Amino acid sequence: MPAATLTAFEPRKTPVQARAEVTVEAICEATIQVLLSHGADQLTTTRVADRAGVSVGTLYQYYPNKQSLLYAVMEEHLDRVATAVEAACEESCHKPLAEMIRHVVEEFVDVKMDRADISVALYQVAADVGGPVLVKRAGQRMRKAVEAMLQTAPDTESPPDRLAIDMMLAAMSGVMRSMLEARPAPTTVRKLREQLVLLCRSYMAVATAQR
Amino acid sequence: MPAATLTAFEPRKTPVQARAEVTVEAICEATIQVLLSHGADQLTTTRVADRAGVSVGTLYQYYPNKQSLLYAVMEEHLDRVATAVEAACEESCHKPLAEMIRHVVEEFVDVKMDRADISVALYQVAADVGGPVLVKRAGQRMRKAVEAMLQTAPDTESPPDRLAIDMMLAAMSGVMRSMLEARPAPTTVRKLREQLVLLCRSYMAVATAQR
Amino acid sequence: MPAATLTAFEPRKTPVQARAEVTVEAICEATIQVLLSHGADQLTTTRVADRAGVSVGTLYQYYPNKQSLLYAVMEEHLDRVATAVEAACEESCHKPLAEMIRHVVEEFVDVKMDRADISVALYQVAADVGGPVLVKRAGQRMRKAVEAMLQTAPDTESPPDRLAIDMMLAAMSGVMRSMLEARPAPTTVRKLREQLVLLCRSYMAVATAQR
Amino acid sequence: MPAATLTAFEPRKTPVQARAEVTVEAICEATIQVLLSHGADQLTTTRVADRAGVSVGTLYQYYPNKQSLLYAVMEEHLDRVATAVEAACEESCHKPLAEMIRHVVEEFVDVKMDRADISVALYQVAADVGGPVLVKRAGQRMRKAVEAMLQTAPDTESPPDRLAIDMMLAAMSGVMRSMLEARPAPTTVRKLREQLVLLCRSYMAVATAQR
DNA sequence: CATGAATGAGGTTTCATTCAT
DNA sequence: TATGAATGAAACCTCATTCAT
Repeated sequence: MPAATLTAFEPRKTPVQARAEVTVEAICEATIQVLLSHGADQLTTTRVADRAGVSVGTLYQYYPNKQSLLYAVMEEHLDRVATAVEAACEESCHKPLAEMIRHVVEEFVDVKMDRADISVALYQVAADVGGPVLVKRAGQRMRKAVEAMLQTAPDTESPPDRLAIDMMLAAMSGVMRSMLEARPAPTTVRKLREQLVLLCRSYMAVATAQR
Repeated sequence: MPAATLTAFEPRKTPVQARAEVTVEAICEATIQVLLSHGADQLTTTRVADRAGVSVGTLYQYYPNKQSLLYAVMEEHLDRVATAVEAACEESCHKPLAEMIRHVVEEFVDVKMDRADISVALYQVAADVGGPVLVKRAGQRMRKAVEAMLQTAPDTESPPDRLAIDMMLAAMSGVMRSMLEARPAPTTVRKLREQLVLLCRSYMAVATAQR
Repeated sequence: MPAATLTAFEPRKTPVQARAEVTVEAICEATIQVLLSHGADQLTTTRVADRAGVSVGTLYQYYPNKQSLLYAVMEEHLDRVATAVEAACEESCHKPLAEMIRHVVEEFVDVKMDRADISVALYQVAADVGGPVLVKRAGQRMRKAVEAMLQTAPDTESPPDRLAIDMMLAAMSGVMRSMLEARPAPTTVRKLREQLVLLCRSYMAVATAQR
Repeated sequence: MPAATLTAFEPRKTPVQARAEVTVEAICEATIQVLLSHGADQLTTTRVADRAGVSVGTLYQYYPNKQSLLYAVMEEHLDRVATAVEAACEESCHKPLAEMIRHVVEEFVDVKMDRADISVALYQVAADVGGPVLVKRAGQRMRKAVEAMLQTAPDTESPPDRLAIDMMLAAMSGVMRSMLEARPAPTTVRKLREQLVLLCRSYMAVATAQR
C-alpha cells in the first residue's frame, strides 16, 4: 500500500454557514447508513449523496475524494471514543485501582455501544488506507491517559508498564468487536461489560504484582 | 447487506490433474501476496492471475468470482488456526488449568505468527460478505474445544461458562490483531505471548472462582 | 430461458435537461445503425456509444443494460406500427370491406417501409428475451383494431373471427419480412403491396363467407 | 455484416465410423436443446458439448467453429422442409389446383410441426450470418417446385407468376412462425392448417384469374 | 453554491478456441 | 481420437470525479 500523504484525506473546507454544517452532518450520517445497508464495496459517492439528499457535486464541495469521507467519519468516531476514555481516566485519578478499571471499561463499552451502528460500520473500512494510522493514534491517546491515571492509584506501588496497558486495551478492543458483531441484547451487554471489568481488573492485578 | 447465498463462494471444481493442483495453490498464494503488496481495494483478479503466472481465464476455472477467491483463502487460514487450537486442547486434557491455558495460548499465537502475512492480509477482507460467518464458525470450534478441555481440568471444580470462554477468545483475538499490525520483533512476540498467557490465566481463575 | 423480469429492461431515467434528450435520441439511432452495419452479435455497448458520439458511461445513464437498449428501440418501432394500423382502422370504419382492407394493408406496408432500416435491423433481435412479448403485444393491439373495424363493415353480415384476423396479420407479417429482406425497388414494393391487398381481401372474403 | 466466405461454415469432416456418426448426431441434438433451454446468447460450445456428453475438443473435431454448428443444424432443417415440399409438389402434379394447394400446405405445416422444437429454436439464430442465405436458398427450391407443379394443373390456363408464388410462400412462413411461437394445441393446429389452406387457395384463385 | 450529465479508465467475467497429454 | 486445462481478447458495466449550467 503506497503510503499516499495523509493530508490528502483532510476535508476540503470547514463549513462556515449553518446550512453547510447541516449538509456535512447529513453526508457523514449517510455514509454510515450506506455502509450498514450496502457494505463497504457497494458504498459509492453517488449513493451516499443520494441518501444524504444532496447531489454528488455538493458532496465533493466538502470532501476532495471518497477516502476523505471515510477518513473523516472514522476520525470523528475514534476521537469520540478516545476523548471519552480520557475523560474517564481523569475523573478516576486517585481512586482505588478497581474503581479506576471499572470506570474506564464501562465508559469504553458505553461510548462504543452508544453508536454501535458506527462502530460496526467502520470495521469494514478500518483496514483501508489511513485506517490503521488513525486507530493507532487513538490507541496511543488512550494508553497515555490510562498510564497517567494509574500513576495516581493510591493502592498500587508500581503500576503496570506500557506493554501491559497496551495488552489490556487490545483485549478490550477484541472483546468489544466480538460483542458488536454479535448484536447482543442490552442485558447481555451489561453482563459482558461486567465480565470485561473482571478481565481487566484481574490482569491489571497480575501485571502490577509482577514488577 | 442481503446475505447472498454462501454457496456462491464455493470453489468451482477440484483439480484432478497434477498440474492443476499446482495452479490452484499458486493462485491462493498469489492472492495473499497481492493483498499484502497492494491492499484489498487494489486486489484485482487480473493482478492475482498475473502474480500466479496464469491467465485470468484459468483463475476463473477454479473460482467462480473474486469473492470466492478471498473466501477460500480465509477459510483455509481459519481452519488451520481452529485445528491447531483443537489439537492443543486435546493434548492438554487432564493437565492443570495453568498448563492448559499456556499451551492453548502459545499454540494460538504461534500458529498465527507462523503465517503472520496471511493473518495480516486477511484483516483487510474479514469484513466482506462471508468473512464474519467464517470467523464465527472458527470461533465456535475453538470455544467448543476449550470448553471440553476445561471440563477435564483436575484443579477446577466448576469450569468457566461459555460466556467467559468467549470473552477470553475475543480478548486473545484482539491482542493478536494488535500484535500482528505492529509487526513486532521476535523477542517482543515472546514477551507479549507470555503476557497473554498471564491475562488468560488470571481471567480464567476469576471466572472459575465466580461460580 | 428463465423469463427474467421484464422490468429489467425499463429505461433508467428520463432525461430532464435539453441536451440529455438529444443524447438519448442519438443513442437509439446509433443502435439501429450499428445493428445494420455490424449485425446483432457484433453490437456492443461501446460501439453504440461511439457511433452516438458519447461515452459508454453516458449510455448506461439511460439504459441499465444492453438488452434494455434493444428493447427500447423495438418497443418504439412496434408502437409506431401498431399506432399506424389502429389509426387506419379507425379511419376506415363503416367503409366497404374491400376499401378497409386496402387502407389497412397499405398503411401497414408504408409504415414498415418508411423505416425499412429499423424493421430489418430488428429482425435480428426479435428473438431475444423480451422480443416475443413485445411482438405479441403489438399483434394484439392490431388484432383488436382490425376486429373493431370489421364490425362496422356495411357489406358484411358476419365478420371474420379472431383466428382469421390473426391469420391475416401473420400472413401480412410474413410477406412484409420477406419483402424487407429482399430490399426491393420502389416499383416492386408497390406491386407487392397490391398483391398483399389482394391476398388479404380474398382471404377475408372467404373467411366471411364461411360463417 | 461482412459476408465471410460461407465455406467457413462447412462441417470439418464427414464421420466415417459408426461411433462418430452417433457423436455428430448427439451434438446437433444438443445444440437444439441448448438453444431451447438457454437461448441463443447463452449457447456456448462447452454447454453444447456437455449436453451432448462429449468434450469440447471432440466438438471441434467435427465443426471448425460455433457458427458452423448452427449453420449445419439450420441447413439440415431447411433441407428437410424444402425436400418435403418438393415431394408434395411432385405427388400433386396434374391434380386439380385446390388439391395441389391442400397437399402442399398440409405437408409444409406438418413437416414444421413435426420438429416444432427445432423450428422455434432456429428462429433465434436465423438472422445470424449465413441464416438469410440458407433461408433464401430453401425458399427458391420451394418456389421452383410449386411453380413446376402449378404448370401441370389441369384446371388452370395461366398459372400464377413467380411473384404470386413467393407471396404465398411468404404468407405461409409468416403464419407458420406465428403458430409455432404460440405453441398451440393439436386441435388448434389442425384448424389453423385448414385456414391456411383456405388462404392460399383463395389467393391462388385470385392470382390465376388476374392474368 | 448546487446540480447532475458526462466521462472513461479499469474492473470483473465469459467463452471460442487450442494443444499437450 | 478424446480430453479438458489453459488462454486471452473482448465484452459488459461501474463509479470516482469534473464542469458547464
